[in-house]
Amino acid sequence: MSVLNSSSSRTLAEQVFARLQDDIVLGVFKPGARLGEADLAARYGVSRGPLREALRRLESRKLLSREPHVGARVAALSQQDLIEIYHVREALEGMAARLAATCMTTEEVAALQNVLLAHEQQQDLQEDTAYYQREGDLDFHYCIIQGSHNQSLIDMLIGDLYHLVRMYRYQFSAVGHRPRKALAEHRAIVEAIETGDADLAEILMRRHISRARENIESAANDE
Amino acid sequence: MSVLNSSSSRTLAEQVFARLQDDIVLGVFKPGARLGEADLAARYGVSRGPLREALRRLESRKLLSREPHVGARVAALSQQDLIEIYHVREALEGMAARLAATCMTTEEVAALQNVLLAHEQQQDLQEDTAYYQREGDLDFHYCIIQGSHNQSLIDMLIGDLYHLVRMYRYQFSAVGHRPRKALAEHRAIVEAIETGDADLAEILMRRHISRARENIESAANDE
DNA sequence: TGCACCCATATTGTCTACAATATATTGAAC
DNA sequence: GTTCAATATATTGTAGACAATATGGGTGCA
Repeated sequence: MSVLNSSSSRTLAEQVFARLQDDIVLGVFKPGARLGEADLAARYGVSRGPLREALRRLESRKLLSREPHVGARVAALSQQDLIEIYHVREALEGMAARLAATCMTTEEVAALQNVLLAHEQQQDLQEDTAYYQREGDLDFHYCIIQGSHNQSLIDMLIGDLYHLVRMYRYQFSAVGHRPRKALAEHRAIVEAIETGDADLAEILMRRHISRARENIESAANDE
Repeated sequence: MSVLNSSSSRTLAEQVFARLQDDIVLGVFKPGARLGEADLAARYGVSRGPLREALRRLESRKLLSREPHVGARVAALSQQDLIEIYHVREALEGMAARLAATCMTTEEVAALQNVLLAHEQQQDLQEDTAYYQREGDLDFHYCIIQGSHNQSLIDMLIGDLYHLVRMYRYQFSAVGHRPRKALAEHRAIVEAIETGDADLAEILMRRHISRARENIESAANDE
C-alpha cells in the first residue's frame, strides 16, 4: 500500500478521518450521497465530536462538501472539475519535476527507477492491469513529488489533489487509455531527472499530464 | 477591502474562523505563540466546539499548527518556507495567467486595467506606499487568478496561499523592494493577457514571481 | 550537584444534552 | 386538484461536563 493509513492513530478524530476518507475514495459512499452525522458516528463507533472534525478535514480536501444546517455530501466530480484539477496538476507537478531534477538524491533516483522498472514488467505481464495502472502510476508521480523536497508542494499534491484523483479513478473506473505511451513518457521524464535537466523535466511532465487531460476532454466530448 | 469578511456569518464557527484568521494574519498573535483553546473561546465569546472547528480550518490553511494533546501555535514561517511557497506560486499563478489570457471576459480585463491604473497613480503619489504595495499588489494577482475561471486554482491560491503571503508581509513588514520594476512587469503581463497570448502571459508571470523569490533569497543570504 | 522518576496540574480529546435551523408532511383554501 | 402555509420532525450547531494525556515541578537517589 502506497498510502499510509495507521489504523491506531493517536486520536479518534484521526482514525475516523482515515477510515471515512477510504470509504469515500473507494466508493463505499457514492458521489452526491448524503452523510448524516448521526449515522456516521454510529458506523464508526464514535461521538459526533470527532466525527465533525473528520468531516471538516475531508471538506478542506474537497472530498465532500458541507452546507450550514444542511449537512455533508460526498463530492460529485464532473468531467469539468477533473479537467480543472488536471490544469493544476500540470502546473504543480511540472514544478515538482523541475525541482526533482535539481534536488533528488541518488537514493531517490534509484527508487524512482525501481518503480518504473516494476511498472514496465507489469506492463509485459498484462495481468491485474487495473490495479497497477491505478496505484502504479500514482506511485511514479508520488516519487517525483517527494523528490522536489518542497513541503508546500508535497502537501498540496499528496495531501489534497492525490486523493481527489484516486477517488475519480475508482468512481469512473478509469485506468488511463494509453498505458504504453504513458510508460514511454515516464521513462523520458526519469531520464531528464537523472540527467539533472530541470527545464526538460518540467516540459516533459507538463506534456505528460496535459495529454492525460486531453484524453479526458475528448472522452467528455464523446458523450 | 479586497478580502471579504462578513462579520455576521451564519454559524459561530465561521465568525470565529474569520476573526481569528484576521488576528493571526495581522499579527495580533505573534508567530509561534501558543493558542490555548480556553483563552480563545473566552476571547471570542464562544464555546470550545466552534472554536476547535475554526482551529481545524486554520490548520488546513497552514496559518497555525496543531499537535495532539499539546495544542495549537501560530505558524512561524521561515525564509525557507516562504521560498517554497513562492515556487508553488510561480507554478500556479503562471498557469492562472495562461488561462486568464484565454478565458478572461472583456469586463474582467477592464477591471484588471483599472487596478493597474490605480496602482500606477498611487506609485506617482508615493504616499501610503506600504498599504498599497501590500494590498494593491495582491489585488492585481487576485484579478488574474479569478480570471482563470478555474475554481480549483482559485481555491488553492486565494483560499490558502493568499493568506499565508499576507501574514508574511505583515510579520516581516516586507513590501517588495522593487516597486517600480514590479509595476512594469505587471503592465507587460496585462498586455499579454489582453492580447490573448497565453504562452507569453505565463512566462511573464512566472518570471515576475521568480524575481520576487530571488529577492527573498538574496535577503536571506545577507543575514 | 546532577539526573531520573513520580506526582500534581493544566490542557486537550471526547461524550452527552440542549438549542437553532432546515426539511418534510399535513392540512386548508382557492 | 393544486398550491400555499403552518406545523412536526429530523438534523445540525452549540454548550458544558467528564476522561485522557502531556507538561512542569518537586523529591529522592547517585
